[in-house]
Amino acid sequence: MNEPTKVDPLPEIQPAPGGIAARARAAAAPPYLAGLNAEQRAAVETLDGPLLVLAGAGTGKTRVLTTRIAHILSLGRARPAEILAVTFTNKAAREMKERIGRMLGQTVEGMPWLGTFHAIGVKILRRHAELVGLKSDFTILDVDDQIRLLKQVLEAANIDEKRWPARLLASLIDGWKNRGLTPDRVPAGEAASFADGRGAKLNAAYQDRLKVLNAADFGDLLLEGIRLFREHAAVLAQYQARFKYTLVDEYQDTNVAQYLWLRLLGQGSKNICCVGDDDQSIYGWRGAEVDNILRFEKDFPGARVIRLERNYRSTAHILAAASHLITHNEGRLGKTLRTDEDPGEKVTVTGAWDSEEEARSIGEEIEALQRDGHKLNEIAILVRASFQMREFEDRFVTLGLPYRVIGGPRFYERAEIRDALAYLRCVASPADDLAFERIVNVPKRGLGDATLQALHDHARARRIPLMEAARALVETEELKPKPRTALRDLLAAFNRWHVAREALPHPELAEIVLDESGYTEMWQKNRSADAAGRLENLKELVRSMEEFENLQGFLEHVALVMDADGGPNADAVSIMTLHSAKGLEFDTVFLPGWEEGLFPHQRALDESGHAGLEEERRLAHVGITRARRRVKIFFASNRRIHGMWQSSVPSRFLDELPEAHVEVAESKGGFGWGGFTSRFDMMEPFASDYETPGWRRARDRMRAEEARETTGAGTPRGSRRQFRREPLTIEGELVAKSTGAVSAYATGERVFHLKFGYGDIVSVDGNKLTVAFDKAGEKRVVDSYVERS
DNA sequence: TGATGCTGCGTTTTT
DNA sequence: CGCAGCATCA
Repeated sequence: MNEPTKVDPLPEIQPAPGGIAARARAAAAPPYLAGLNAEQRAAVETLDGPLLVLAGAGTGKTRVLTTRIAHILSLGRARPAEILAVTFTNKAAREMKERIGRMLGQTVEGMPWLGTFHAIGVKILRRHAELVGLKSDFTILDVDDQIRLLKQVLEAANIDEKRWPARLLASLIDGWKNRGLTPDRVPAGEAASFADGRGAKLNAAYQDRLKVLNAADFGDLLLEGIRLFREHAAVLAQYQARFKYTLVDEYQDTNVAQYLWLRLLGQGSKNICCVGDDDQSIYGWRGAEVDNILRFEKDFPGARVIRLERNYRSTAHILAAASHLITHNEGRLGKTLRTDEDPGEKVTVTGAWDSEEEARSIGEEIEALQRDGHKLNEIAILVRASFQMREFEDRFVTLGLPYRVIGGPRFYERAEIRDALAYLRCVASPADDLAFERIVNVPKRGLGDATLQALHDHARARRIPLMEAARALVETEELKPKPRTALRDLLAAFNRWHVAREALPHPELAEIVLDESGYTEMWQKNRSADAAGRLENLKELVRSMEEFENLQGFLEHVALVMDADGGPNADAVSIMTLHSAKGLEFDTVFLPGWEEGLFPHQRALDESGHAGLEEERRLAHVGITRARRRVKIFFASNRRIHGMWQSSVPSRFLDELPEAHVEVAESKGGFGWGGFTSRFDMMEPFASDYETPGWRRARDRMRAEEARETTGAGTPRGSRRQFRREPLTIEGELVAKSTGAVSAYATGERVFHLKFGYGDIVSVDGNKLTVAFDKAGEKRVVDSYVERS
């Protein structure tokens, strides 16, 4: 450890006579314990020592967490400010606050340490910023800023940004930070992989730049905290003494940095309670370590493990399907979900000819549900990849079926919001170079590259912020008259706003800044379709500022939260990815796209092998367990990927469902199973042990058709084997990339295609054919999908 | 500075 | 195919 650091004491905890602690203690027989089952109750009441709560889907995880906090408070074991409770998302933190408040009959203002890892990380870091080379008002960079900064670093190092993109470096650095690695600890080999061995230097340079800018990226909020604790024992001791209890939500999603951070803090009281579900770990690709949860008992000696397996959400059939599927995973702690619910409806599996029919089919089922009085709000379509959403949107628009897409481009990611925030950041802290750079020429003021370059040179030479450099520069002859005037005007404006900050309420200030800067006008003049929406967003932003005490508080919130407020409450079907569905529940859940290559996703398999497959399977498990009453799985035999039709094989996950709880349904959308007829053999590698009556019927029918067909047209044997051996998505990709490959087909030839029927080849481009089909019109297809007729 | 065309890429997302 | 990001030209 370093020399002892003088540490300011943490703020005294004010005794609050009417506060929640006192109030909670006053309640004699804790009503909150009533209604918990035995395991839940044990999880709430086991207060001393490390505890891992393995909470399966729908087993009351959040309830346990909040009740536990209420319990600690009501027993007087700790005061609100002595409990550290961390979540991943702001939404989860908000919900927890609300629930505790409801439980104890008041809002929980007294829980300053309930928040996301990052929010709590910033809070700690700001108090001790100078110990890690920052000032307490450091800015938090978003991904955009980070990339821009890295571009500058790359440029300064004379590295060709096309060969070594800033994005790639950013993801490497993020990865290192996720693993708790400060630049000096990054394995040399890994760092060397970037830009011919210069990765480590660039990482260090980036870190230096951050310090000069008085800024921290998201990773730093934790990593610098870890460094702080490691290098300043007194600071760490202070927090260890403060936190009597630590609670962690979604522990399966923690990365190494978060784990280290937690371990440092939790070592004080040892009363650390982590709640999670290894079967719902779906964020491995962004650094989450399932290992953290699998290793818990080793890492925290004397730990107790409590399993919550009693599910209060889904019917027995749904639970059985999900449970059986997940047993195919090897690396798991093992839980068995059970319920007293009715068996309910079986999980259905429906095959569709193509993705259009899949959408049509689902649309019809939804309309049928609607006619039976089901709320659209209780229906969700969960897809693996967002491109799948479009098909549903198109279909629902034609049907006039209300829907909402969850998790589209986020409010804060929109350009106009980022621009507006950049203006406000400049007003609040004139030294925020990245913000200044973003808006210096937005709207256009004639301040182009040349001006910016001059500013940069001046700033770097003198080690001063850009805005200050600008002030100096407008007094010289260095700039051309036009940019000089423009820049002077802008600086004068910032001066005005900076002064006005003292006098005006901050939402009003924001309005003035946006108007006077010409930013609002820029969008008013813009006649593109989305300009109106953008102006609306800006208004929304200003409105949302009212909730905060001052500009500083607002910007702080925004840097961390950047949450759009909930949309309208209209009755609508929800369409979202499986990832964003985690934590939600619906009566009816549609799961389309269960095809090899899409789900499990080819890329997950290619890049992460067996671990990737298991994560995909957990994703399937998450999808099924979102449903209370109905799960409807679909797959399509043909799907358009990158503009070309590819045929596909049903997902192996279908074979991993327990047949007793699954029913194979007929597609209601039109052709139904017809699509499989001529290529049913593609399914064999996966269909071997899938035997339900409906399935068997369908397969027999296909076999019959198959036999009929092969005797007739005589499919070339070789191409058939190809189909079977190589998943077509892969083949499609390979084929698409092999530029030299010349097709065996020629213009004018007559061919047969599974989806489109007969047609004449119009043109040949490598192995891509343009075919004029008799019925379907002109389409582009890969040659391996047609045969000569 | 702004418009236009070309190239490359195409899973999941929070803070 | 459709989009985003970049490069080039007017």
